[in-house]
Amino acid sequence: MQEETTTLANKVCELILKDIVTGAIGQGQKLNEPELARIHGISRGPLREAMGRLEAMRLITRVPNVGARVVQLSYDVLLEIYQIRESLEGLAARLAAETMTGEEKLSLRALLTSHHKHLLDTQGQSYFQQEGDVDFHYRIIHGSKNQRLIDMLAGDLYQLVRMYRYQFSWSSNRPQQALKEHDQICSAIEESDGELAEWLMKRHINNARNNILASMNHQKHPNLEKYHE
Amino acid sequence: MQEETTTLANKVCELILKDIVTGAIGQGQKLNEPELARIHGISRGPLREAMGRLEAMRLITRVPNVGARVVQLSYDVLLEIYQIRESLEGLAARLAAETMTGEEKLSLRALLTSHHKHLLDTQGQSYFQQEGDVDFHYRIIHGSKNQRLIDMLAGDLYQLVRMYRYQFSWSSNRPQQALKEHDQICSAIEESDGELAEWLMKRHINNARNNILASMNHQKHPNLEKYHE
DNA sequence: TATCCTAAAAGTGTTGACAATATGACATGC
DNA sequence: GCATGTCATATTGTCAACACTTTTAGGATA
Repeated sequence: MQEETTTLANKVCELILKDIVTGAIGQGQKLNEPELARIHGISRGPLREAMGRLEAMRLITRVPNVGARVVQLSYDVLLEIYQIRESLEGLAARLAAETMTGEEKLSLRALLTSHHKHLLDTQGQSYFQQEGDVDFHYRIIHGSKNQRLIDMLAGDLYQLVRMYRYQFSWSSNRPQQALKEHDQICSAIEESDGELAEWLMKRHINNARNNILASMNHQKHPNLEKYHE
Repeated sequence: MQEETTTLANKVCELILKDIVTGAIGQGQKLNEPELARIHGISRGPLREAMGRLEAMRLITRVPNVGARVVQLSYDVLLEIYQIRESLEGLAARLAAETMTGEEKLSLRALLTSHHKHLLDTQGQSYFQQEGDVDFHYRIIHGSKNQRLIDMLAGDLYQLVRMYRYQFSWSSNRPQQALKEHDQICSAIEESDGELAEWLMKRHINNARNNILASMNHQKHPNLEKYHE
């Protein structure tokens, strides 16, 4: 059994990451180094390293000699991210269709089946659906076998996507439609039809993007009250 | 005049970045913290921050309690990167065609004109051509106005691309063809034809990728002698 | 000679203190 | 009243020393 050798900076980074994603540390909030260090019971050295990684993920922004703040979420940035997701996950879907093993494909199908069951049970609901969606996309991303692509999507970009999910609390208001689209993508992958998988994935994400655009007009700036601490 | 307020970690990060990209610090080489700190006349604190950023760019890899090494370049990873570039720069070209200002378009055309002149003067040569190519793609990337996309491409991915250019010392052996493709892309952008610009850019990068594939068969593992220090 | 063990050396992770910079309150002049 | 300058405070940037882990070198044993 390989005991995960890790470092203080690593552990604290994950803790703060979770707090930022879930909103325990709100958007735009200042990160005070001595305070954060005291809270987590470490010194400022490792804490600053952790903050460096959060900055690299673009969850916080730092200004020299001034300090770090959690990013401000906005519809504009969210749309930017979905443009990128459309391109990159389209690519991932194509590669996945071309390189996924039979075992991986079976596992992906099993995941969809369980989603389908849960959707029937719960009348299409929220938290599971959200994380389930993340799971599905994760599988395909990793199925691409392109390590750089995996790092970009699953490592960095998805933390932001999850942050939006939590804090804009938009539960894909079309779960059955999304599941159907997942099903189509899965089928294309099963048939090793890379071109189709890519096209379906891009349309799937573009649909989600249009969904965001539509909700922008109804409900402007959902979390505006959380501007500053 | 705005004096750029910066930090030691920033400056040293750029210095080491240059050394890694150009090969002054070779592939796979170990980065010794006390030694590097002494060389740059700083303490290990800021140095470790700088190394954290290089790790985020994936120019070095770190193992807890063991240390950091410069990444090993390989054709496989290079091909992975070109797959990603094809997707993302295709997107960038489309967005650039849709959003670039008239001024930006004129400037882009001027850049190409100067490239054309230099190509005639020098019979299609190397260093300028390489950095010129980088310039052209930079312009389009920034023209996309998608900040996240800009950061991903220009901030991180291109450092690796430059590193490969230096160390595999492959000077696009088809400069006139590349320039022609640049010209086509530029025209599409000038006409605000996003769809065409995207398609041309993807084909352009795919051509470069095929070029790499071809040279793989002739010249295997160009810098293999630089394995370890 | 090869293998294992042990101890010294080197290197990384972490800490607390110091230096440099920014923030905010207050006073002063217009 | 408003802008500007000054000072105290808080916060960030940097450093040097300490603690722990890994690596290396040497010798003992088979």
